[in-house]
Amino acid sequence: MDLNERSRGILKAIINSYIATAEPVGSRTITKRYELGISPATVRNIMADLEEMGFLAQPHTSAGRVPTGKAYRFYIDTLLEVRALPRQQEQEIMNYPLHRSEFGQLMKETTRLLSSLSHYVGVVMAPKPAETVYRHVEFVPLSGRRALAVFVSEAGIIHNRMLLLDPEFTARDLERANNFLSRELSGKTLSQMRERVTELMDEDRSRYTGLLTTLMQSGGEPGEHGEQGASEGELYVGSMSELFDIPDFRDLDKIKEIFHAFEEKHRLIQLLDRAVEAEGVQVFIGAENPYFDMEGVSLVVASYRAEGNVMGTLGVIGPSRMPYNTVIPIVDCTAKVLSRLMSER
Amino acid sequence: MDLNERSRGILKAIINSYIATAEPVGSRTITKRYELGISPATVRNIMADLEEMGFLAQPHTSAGRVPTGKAYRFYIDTLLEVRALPRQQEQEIMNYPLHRSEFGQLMKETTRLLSSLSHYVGVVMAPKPAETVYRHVEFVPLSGRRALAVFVSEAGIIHNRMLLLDPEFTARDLERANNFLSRELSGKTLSQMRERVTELMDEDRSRYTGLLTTLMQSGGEPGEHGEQGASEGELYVGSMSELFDIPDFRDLDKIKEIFHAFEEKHRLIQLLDRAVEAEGVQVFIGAENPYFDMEGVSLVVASYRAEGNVMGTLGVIGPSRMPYNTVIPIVDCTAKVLSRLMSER
DNA sequence: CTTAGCACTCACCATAACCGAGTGCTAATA
DNA sequence: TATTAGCACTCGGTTATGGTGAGTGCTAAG
Repeated sequence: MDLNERSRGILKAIINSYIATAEPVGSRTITKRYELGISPATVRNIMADLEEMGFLAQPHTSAGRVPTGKAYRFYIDTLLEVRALPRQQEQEIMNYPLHRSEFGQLMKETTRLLSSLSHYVGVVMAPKPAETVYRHVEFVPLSGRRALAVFVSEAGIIHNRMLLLDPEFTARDLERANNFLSRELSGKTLSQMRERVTELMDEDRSRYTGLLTTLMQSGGEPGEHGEQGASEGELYVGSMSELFDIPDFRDLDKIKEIFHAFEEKHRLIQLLDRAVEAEGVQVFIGAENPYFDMEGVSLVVASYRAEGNVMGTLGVIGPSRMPYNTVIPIVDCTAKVLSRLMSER
Repeated sequence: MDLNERSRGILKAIINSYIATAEPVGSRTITKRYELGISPATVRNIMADLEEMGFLAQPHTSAGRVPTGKAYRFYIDTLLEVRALPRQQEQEIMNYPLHRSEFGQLMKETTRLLSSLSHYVGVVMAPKPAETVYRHVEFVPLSGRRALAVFVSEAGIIHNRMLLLDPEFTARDLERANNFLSRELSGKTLSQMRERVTELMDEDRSRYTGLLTTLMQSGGEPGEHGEQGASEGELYVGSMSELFDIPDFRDLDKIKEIFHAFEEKHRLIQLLDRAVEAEGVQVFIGAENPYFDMEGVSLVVASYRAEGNVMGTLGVIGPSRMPYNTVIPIVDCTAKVLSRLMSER
């Protein structure tokens, strides 16, 4: 992007001002609030250029300018100086009571932490069942032909799967098979388990075929079987009511649009998936991505890991007009805290 | 309530009209749309009486009248004729794909069913862990001092509880204890288990004390440990975005208020609890109850059972101005379907 | 290239006028 | 005595009008 020093300074000032006030920015305001040693008229000329280049837009002819998505992108990529998280807020994150004991609960608490810090909507995507390593696999015979498969991951994620057994395969058989299968399947991800299961079936057609086919058929996969399909993780969404206090979303139709988007979780999940491998914090702005294209809505996302392996992603959703220099470190720090928590034994 | 025939007819007409149009009802409208053989002036006199008695209110002097909460209460208790559910809708409920396989999923699907039928917000309260009978209890030793308690109810509700064992109590011990404890504890509700556990501890101080105390301490209870406390069931809420299309809630502040109320789930849970033992469908209107007192918001609630035992409640939340004669049978029928599903083996 | 000056635009706000649905009251009527 | 017709009155909603001010684009001078 060929912007000279001065234009960049002005663009930066405009965005900062707009982020702070939510008001369209005029040329006078710029010269007054930011000491640039330049007259309003000059600023106007440059603003006209910036508008031509697609960085600014006018709500109407006689209003000030407003940054476009393109401007935010440029701002984040080259203009933004991310401040370190103030000591006090860092403490707040560290001391937030995140309990490991129950996994779903941990996810919920994390969304709440994100929401309360950023005042936007916190989201956390749980690890995908298909890609988490399960340390323990256990089969519990129930009454009749029913049995329960229990999967427990290193990090304490528990998944259950109800199985309907072959009539010829009794509860007693299951109990015997249990040890063997636990040994064979534990320490593997779901995909790896599938592979191993087909191997086993090839090796020994007779013994466990009955059980194993059931296991494969019934999805064989733990996790919520929602419309999103079992291969995706579950999405936890924080306090949506934060949205009501954001001036950008004062409009009922806008809020409605956002809520609808939240109810179609799979699109949001796809977007969060794209941040899964990236290092550090990523920002998605408004309409620039096909998965969650809503004018004026941005996502700040980071992945969390357990012992180096990516588990899932978390972040906040808010207006594009967002104080990125504070929100980014918040998301970053929260991801680190969650990572540490997941890595602890 | 001493209302003569004619006054009741007029009140009924007013409420019906208001439910249908969401507009304040004037005296002329009544005489035109409902053949009561009476002049507007007479209607006005009666309306004045009804207002004095607290059944009607005027938004402002020169507007028509609007029913109060008291009017809706009277309407539901004595005026309403609930129609049978039309064949077609009944089929829709019956054929809705409710899967028993995964319990949480079943709850979610049920909220969705309620929402899509009523166009209001469907809610389903899951059985309280403390009061469900668990058919199977199983302890799964994990690595280190950790172990998992798995509870499975008759209806297929699965709950997990992570335990931290006494160091002196090994995984091997647990395996041995497993059979014994499963036998002792299965077929009981949580409360009953607690009793039995204390009994066991009295009988035999040495053997399982280590495990049992951990079990009791860690809450010993399955279920989500949210702010609502473990003794309450979990609440599933359907598609909230239905709220945006309800004219009564066109106002941003009103919607905000409702969303806040939803985020404080425990109050809603307390209210739903009150309907747990009642037979049939119950209606809670606006501010008439202390747990969820929101002007203009009503709940239609019924309980669902498995083999005669109450499991939980479900219903819809919408404006007090609600076509009760269609919503009530919808809730009723859904509760019956869910009950049947839970009773099937 | 920058800047002062100036005419122009347009959302926003307040005021005023009008309309109409609806009311309460009174007096006539059955 | 209960009902009804008639009428003046109320008041929210809509539309028209004009003023205000922040902001712009353009032009010409520095």
